[in-house]
Formats: sequence, C-alpha cells, structure tokens
Amino acid sequence: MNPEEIKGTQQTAQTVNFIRTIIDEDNRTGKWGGRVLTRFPPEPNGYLHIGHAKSICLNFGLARDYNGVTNLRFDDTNPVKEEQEYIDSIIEDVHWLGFDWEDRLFYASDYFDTLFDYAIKLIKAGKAYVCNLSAEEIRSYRGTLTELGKSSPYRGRSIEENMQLFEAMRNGEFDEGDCVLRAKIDMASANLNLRDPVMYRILFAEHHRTGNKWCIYPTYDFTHGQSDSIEKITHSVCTLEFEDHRPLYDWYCVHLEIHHPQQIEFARLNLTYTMMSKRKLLDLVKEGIVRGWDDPRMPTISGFRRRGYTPKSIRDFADRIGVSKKESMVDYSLLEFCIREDLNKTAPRAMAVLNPLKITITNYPDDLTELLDAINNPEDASMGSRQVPFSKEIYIERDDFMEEPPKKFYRLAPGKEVRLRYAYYITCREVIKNENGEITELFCTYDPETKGGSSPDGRRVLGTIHWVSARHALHAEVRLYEHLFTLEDLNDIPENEDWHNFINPKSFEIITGWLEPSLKNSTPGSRFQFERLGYFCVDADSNESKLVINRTVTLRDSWAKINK
RNA sequence: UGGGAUGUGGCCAAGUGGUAAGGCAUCGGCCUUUGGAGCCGACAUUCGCAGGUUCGAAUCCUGCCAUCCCAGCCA
Repeated sequence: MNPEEIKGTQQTAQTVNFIRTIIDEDNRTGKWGGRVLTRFPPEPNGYLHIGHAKSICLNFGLARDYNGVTNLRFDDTNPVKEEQEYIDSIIEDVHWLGFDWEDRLFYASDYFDTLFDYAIKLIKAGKAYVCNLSAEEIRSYRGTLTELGKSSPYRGRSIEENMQLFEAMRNGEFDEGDCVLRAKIDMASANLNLRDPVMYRILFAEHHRTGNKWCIYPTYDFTHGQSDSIEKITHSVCTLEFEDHRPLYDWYCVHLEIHHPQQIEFARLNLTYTMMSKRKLLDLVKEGIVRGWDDPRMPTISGFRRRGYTPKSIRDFADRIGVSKKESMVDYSLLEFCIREDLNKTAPRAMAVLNPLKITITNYPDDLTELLDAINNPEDASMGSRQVPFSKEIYIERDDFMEEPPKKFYRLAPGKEVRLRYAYYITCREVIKNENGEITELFCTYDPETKGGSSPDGRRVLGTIHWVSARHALHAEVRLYEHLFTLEDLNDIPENEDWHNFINPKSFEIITGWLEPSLKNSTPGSRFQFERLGYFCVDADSNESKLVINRTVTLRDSWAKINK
C-alpha cells in the first residue's frame, strides 16, 4: 500500500461514533455472527434532502465498513400521500450519491400479506382487538401526558369476534373510520405509544403498487419493525423522534416471535439558513416560491445536484458532521468548504466577467488577436492548458477598478499597473465617464514586454485580475444564488409567526455574464471555476443558442473581509 | 405535574477514572501570475450548575438547571 492509500484508509477508520461502538461490541460478542445489514427506509412522499443524505451515508457507510450490505426499502403504508414520482426521484438520488443496493430494492407493501398474517397471529394470541371507537374517542380514551388512559369498551371482545371483525374490515364491509385493529398492551403506560396503538386502519385508497387489493393498511409502527425483521436487518437506524417507539418496536418483535433487529436512534441534521421539513419544502414548490424540487436553492439532493455540488462533496460533508444523539445545527459554511475542496482539485478554470467594465488598450494594434496560453488547473498539471484570445478591447470586473483606492487595494486604479491573468501588464491612463459621472470605460496602455504575465525586469505587480476579450466573449445567462432564508436558525421562528416572512428575496438573481470562448460547447452538468469568482456549473436549461450557468459557491474572498 | 432523551470552545465532535483529539469558522503570519489554493501559528486551566467519592473525575454518586421529543386511524 502506498502512503496515499494508507492515509485514506486511516481517514475512514478514524471516523468513530456511538453506532460504530455498538457494532464493534456486537461483533465482539457475536450477537449477529458478524453480520451487518442496514436499510434506508424513505417514505415516497417527497424528494430527498440533505438530511436524508446524512442517513444514507450513515447506513450505507456502516455496511461498507463492516462488510455488510444495505437495503433500499420504501415505507409505503399510506397510499394517500405516496407517489411514483417520489419513488423515481429517490432511486435517482441515492444512486447519484454513489450508493448501490443491487437487487435489494424492497417496498413495505411487498409485505402486506405477511403483515396481515402477523395481525391474525396477535389476534389469536389475544393481543389485538378490533375497536369501534371513533378517532376522537380513541384520542380521549388514550389520556394525556399526565393522565392515564382508560380501556376501550371493545377491548374485551372474544378472539372469535375479533377474527370475524378483522376479516370483515379487510373485505370492505365497513366504512373508513368505523373501526381499527389495535394492539392490546397497556392503557396505563407512561409511554403513550403503548396505550393500545392502532395497527390497521381502513382506507379506501388506491395504492401505487398494490392497487385496490387492500382497503386496510397497516400503520408505521405495525410495519416498520416487521419489515426490518423480514429482511433480517441487524441494526435499524432511525432518528431521535422514534426513541419513544422503540418499546413498541420491541413489543411487536417479541410477541410475534420474529427476528428482532436493534433500533438505534441518532439526531437528524439541521443546517443553518435552511429547513428540512418535507411539508414546508413541498409548500415552497407548490406555492411557486422556488422553481421546483430541484431548484438550486433547495436543500434537496436534486437541488444540490443542479446547483453543482458533487456526490463526493456531500459524502464528505456527511462524514465530517459526525453522528450523535445531540440535536445540532450545522454551519452551512462546512458544506461550502466541502464543495470548494472537491472542486478546487477537479474543476477546470476559466475566465468570465459578471459585471463588465470596458477597457481599451490604446497602444495595442487595432485588429490583432493573440492566443495566450492559460493553465486549466494549477492544482492538477495533467489537466493541461488552453488558449485564450486577447485583443485591443477587453472587459474586466467593475469591482477590480477603483478611482480612489484605499491603501491595500492592489487592483486597477488611475496610474496604477496590474497584471491581466496570462496576458500583459496594463496601466490605467484615463477614466471615461458619461454625463452622469458614471464610469463607462478605461483607457489603458500595455507593456509588450510582459506577455504571459511576467516582466523581464522582474518588477513586482501585486494585483492580478481576470478579463475577457470583448470581441470574442460569449454571452451566458448566469444565475446567482444566496441562502433561501434570512434567518440562521429557523427553529427560532415564534409559534405565531409565518416562516414565509423569512424567505430571502435576494436568494435568486439572473445576470448576463461574458465568458471566454472556450466554454462555447460545454454541456449541462459541466463544472468550472471562474477565476477569482467561484465555482459554476452548466444548467440543464441551456440550449444551442443560450448557455445557462449556475453559481455553485463563491470562492473565499479575503479582500471582501479586509474591506469590511 | 408523566415518560423518553441530550448538555465538551462560535458550530460540529472525540473522549467511557490518569490529567481536554480532530474538523469548520475566526484571528495572525508566510507564500502566491486566482487577495483562490497551500503552508505555519493562535484559539476550552476546563467539559450545564452545585455538592460528594477518589491520590486523581468530562468520565463514578447525589441533587438541581436548561433544551428537545411524545397525547395522528402520519412516517
């Protein structure tokens, strides 16, 4: 193994968390015979977001590191909310992230027959009954956090009667809401989940997979653990809010006498300036506040993909945030660090001007075009170089010129010399303004001795700025994004305040950029670093006549900090 | 006022009785044909608080405080 590989291995091995500690212990005691089988169990009622990415990386990462595998299983027990579109998007997103479940794609609905048999088993054991209380009555009989519940009048029904009633439920002999099947556990439990939880409800809804075969559907609690069990899952990893459900998860496994996986809960991801609520994300889409689930401002996996994030950067992010049981709020800057780090190594450089200021180089020949060598990636020599056209009229960034520069500004200013990247040194000779006093153009001279960007006399030029030849420039629609919300921690919104009030009106801006011509035939998904500006990626909205480009993330800008 | 969980620097996060890893952010400096990248350095006398046990406590014990979750026929 070469030093590089050893380094990589150690990096993986050093990632410790409480779940790995549990698995290490299981392996030591032989609890599962060294087996590790996890699953990622999304409900297909929305698109996956970065919080799901954390879970995906956790589950698939655990299996990968312990020589196990991971199943993809759709938790599709509520036909009124679930759709094929979501299934398709989830499959695409998990694959895109770089994970593979091979032939182990499952649906909880695959187990409806088995689940029905399990229900029968509990009825026959006297541990489940059909209850005719209404939803409201069930709620009031359940009691409260501090008051015990009381038994349903139907709790004492005979096994025979329950069998007959449950069959009738399945056969569609009752209306929705007439009755449910409940587990007979403990109405006095301090854990509300154990106060005779509902196992089956009547729903005359067409299921996206089972069609109209069923008019009764099992609840999450009566489905999830059993599905894990059927698949012989060893470690069932879920989020903190299911901690209170674990006793019920365990109860079903024990009383059904089936394989009993261990449920382990971890804290879900919260990110600053955004939110993970599927419902609110759906609202953003429905209300047209964003352009769709894959709007580059969305915290969805498809949003990040369109924005230009790489799967590797998101996996790296998931590794870096760690896993624990403490509810946390991760800085968005960590995510930005991860994408910059990846793209710095892999993205070819190019020059583009987003806010142009025209320069005429007065001593440069009128019709001459020179092709100058430019390095594609200073971080990776194997990416080679390209040629960029240079001519008498160019555009530079408006921010790169100041008529009255402060002390540490070492870009262009009247009388000052600056390096045009890969081209020449130029000196500003004259500032041209319109009748409103606005700067419209600069007259500069160039030093022919400095071709390529260095001078024979070794004179020091601190500032290097990017540029694009006016005559050769390529137009593009450039889309700039900022945080979708103005509030750092969206949990801080008071109960009575509408979260819509915190949507950032400046989160999306369209401008016209002037690009170097080498970008002409770039295809959707291509990523670049526009030197000194940031990382950008070609959007799918591009066509042969128009290039559309998304800004993924800006470069770090220490001048902006000094300037503040 | 019931039950379940969590409290380690601005944000994450190791640590499981032997004297506070690491990352992001921040702040200095070096270097630089991207004010990018890179490199070097700084950054918790202290682990929610108060007691106690111990030669020794973030780790054990007691009490308190704070925050989150639970009363869907959602997942």
